[in-house]
Amino acid sequence: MDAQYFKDLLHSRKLKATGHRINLLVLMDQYKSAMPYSSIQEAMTSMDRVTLYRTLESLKEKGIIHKAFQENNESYYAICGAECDTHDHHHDHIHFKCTSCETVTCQTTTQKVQVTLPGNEIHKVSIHVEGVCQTCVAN
Amino acid sequence: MDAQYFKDLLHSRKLKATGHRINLLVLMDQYKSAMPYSSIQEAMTSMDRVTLYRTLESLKEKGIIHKAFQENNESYYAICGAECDTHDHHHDHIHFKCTSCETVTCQTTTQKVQVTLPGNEIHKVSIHVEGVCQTCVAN
DNA sequence: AACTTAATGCATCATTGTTGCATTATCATT
DNA sequence: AATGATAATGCAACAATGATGCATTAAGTT
Ligand SMILES: [Mn+2]
Ligand SMILES: [Mn+2]
Ligand SMILES: [Zn+2]
Ligand SMILES: [Zn+2]
Repeated sequence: MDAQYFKDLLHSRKLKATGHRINLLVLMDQYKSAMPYSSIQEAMTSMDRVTLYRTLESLKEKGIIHKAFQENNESYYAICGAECDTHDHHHDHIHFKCTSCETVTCQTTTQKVQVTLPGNEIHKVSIHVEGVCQTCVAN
Repeated sequence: MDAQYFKDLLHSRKLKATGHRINLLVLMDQYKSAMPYSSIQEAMTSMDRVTLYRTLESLKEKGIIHKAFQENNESYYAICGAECDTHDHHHDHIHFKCTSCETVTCQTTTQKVQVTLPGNEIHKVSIHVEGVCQTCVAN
């Protein structure tokens, strides 16, 4: 996924393909795991803090990125999969945080987690898992 | 659960039973559902903001209350069940947020939600559900 | 009643979220 | 390629919450 890919993606979502947006998306893509807000900010010092805020908002709005909330209220951002678009975010995946390396990853599971709460209408289920990741377990 | 109950509870956890702490716990107890931080602050204007912050921290530390994080980074606080103590928080319950009345409730489910992530060590699973609560569905 | 120590209040700073407004850059149209 | 419409940006400004240091006060013990 290079700059041109994101440029086209932005256009397809009716967003202008500005340098900032492309830089941000390339950065997030290279980061591999979900990127903590603080790291994004450190890496994007060229753009104003408010612009970064609004950029993240609009990319989220258009289904290009999504936010993974963590305990202690830290926000992580990750690029959405192909199933997300302007109208719908589809995130039935799990967010896993390694307490050793602090990495947050999006985990697509084969098994479907079933939650029922009798009497209540369920619209959205988000699952946060904490533990030690494969890499850290090995060390 | 009256003031005396909380006074004893605080003592049993090696915390001084101050007026602020007892007031806070009685308040949270009467609130029934998990209480949003903003509401707690509004109700506890008699105590300094920093003291409230430190009070919530120490009550959490000692297993008397717990924090329910929500998307958009709002924090809700609820009194722990009998299973929590100074050394362990046991929260394998679900936090359900009604998008209609904004209420967050702790839901103890009979069914055990099973999550497996091959290769990773799982220490903690927290499940956040959004939807419409029983009361709001009826209206 | 006196003492010890935790708890509190106040000052202060940091981070993140959020809005308004003037300026600039992107993109479509000529 | 120049022009114009409009989205995107930068800057100022304010709010909410988290967090620490230090002097004062209150709780619990003797
Ligand atoms: Mn994700
Ligand atoms: Mn709970
Ligand atoms: Zn790890
Ligand atoms: Zn409701």
